Amino acid sequence: MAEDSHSHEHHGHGQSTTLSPNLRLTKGCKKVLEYLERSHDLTSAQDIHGLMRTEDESAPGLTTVYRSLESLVGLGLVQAVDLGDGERRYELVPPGEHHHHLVCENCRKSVHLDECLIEQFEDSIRTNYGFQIRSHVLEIFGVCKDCSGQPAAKK
Amino acid sequence: MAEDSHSHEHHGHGQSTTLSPNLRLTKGCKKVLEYLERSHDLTSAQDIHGLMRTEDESAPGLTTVYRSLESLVGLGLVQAVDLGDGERRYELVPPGEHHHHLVCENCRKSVHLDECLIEQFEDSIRTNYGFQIRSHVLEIFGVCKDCSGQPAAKK
DNA sequence: ATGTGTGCAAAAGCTTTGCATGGAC
DNA sequence: GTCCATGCAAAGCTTTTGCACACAT
Repeated sequence: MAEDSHSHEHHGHGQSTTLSPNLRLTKGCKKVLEYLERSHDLTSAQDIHGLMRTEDESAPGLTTVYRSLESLVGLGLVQAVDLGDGERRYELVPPGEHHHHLVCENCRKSVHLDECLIEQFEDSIRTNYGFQIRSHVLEIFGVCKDCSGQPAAKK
Repeated sequence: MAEDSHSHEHHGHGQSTTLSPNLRLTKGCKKVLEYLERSHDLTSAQDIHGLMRTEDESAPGLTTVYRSLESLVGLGLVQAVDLGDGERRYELVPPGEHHHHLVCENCRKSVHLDECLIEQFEDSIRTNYGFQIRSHVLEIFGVCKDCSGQPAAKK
């Protein structure tokens, strides 16, 4: 997802590794990053916090998780995804890239698409609508191959 | 958003009062529907309520607006759209159809696309991923022609 | 000492729910 | 009378913010 619009200007030095102008990799960020590296699936901030805490009592608090995710998104290392259920999910992505998901309504697992389906339309949309695309959100819901034929899960 | 958490997959098409269990066109629904017919743009529940109240002191309360929108979405008359800013928007659509938007990040206005860009990929996604699409979310953000001075070819 | 990352609690929004009322039949 | 849509207030949720403190330099 990419609706963004945050333009927070951090500056100065502190207990962190300077990575990019105005965006630092703090201790909390690193912990969250570590977690996401292992998780590699869409996870909400609350879940990240809860799961980190269960395996490490001293893991960052919820506030720090939120703030870390904000930084990581700003750095382009993490992608925020909104599935429309009121809970934002996050996922590690190759720096600056993004991808879209096939979200199974049965098992709730998600697979991501190899390629972005939207980029190819940028030119025609600019031509036909005079609209210059800056970002987009695309999430696809349905039934994955492992679940086809199976009864629907309760919600 | 156009599907999320709800599980009613049935479409009872009737008319006046009784349509389907839990799906009927109440007085509140009709008022909301009337409003949306005139509005014809993405509007949040809170806005619908506020605007209806300013022009009619006896307009339905916020709770009723929410409940009405839920019914209308279930009936396939209204589409819910999540722009990722924590506020769901609603819009009248031809029964059973849906469409996607070009949302201007400058003036916040939105135009909808003539055609769905995703349907054409359904077959290849089923073939390549074994995934059967049931619904999807697509919203595009950028700068509209009025805000960039760029001409648009059509419309 | 200075600057800032962190945690807790409180606040902020949007949305949902509980409960009592009133209207429709 | 029964059924149910409605409204108000309260609750529920995720996310953000205020503020004090701890830590790094």
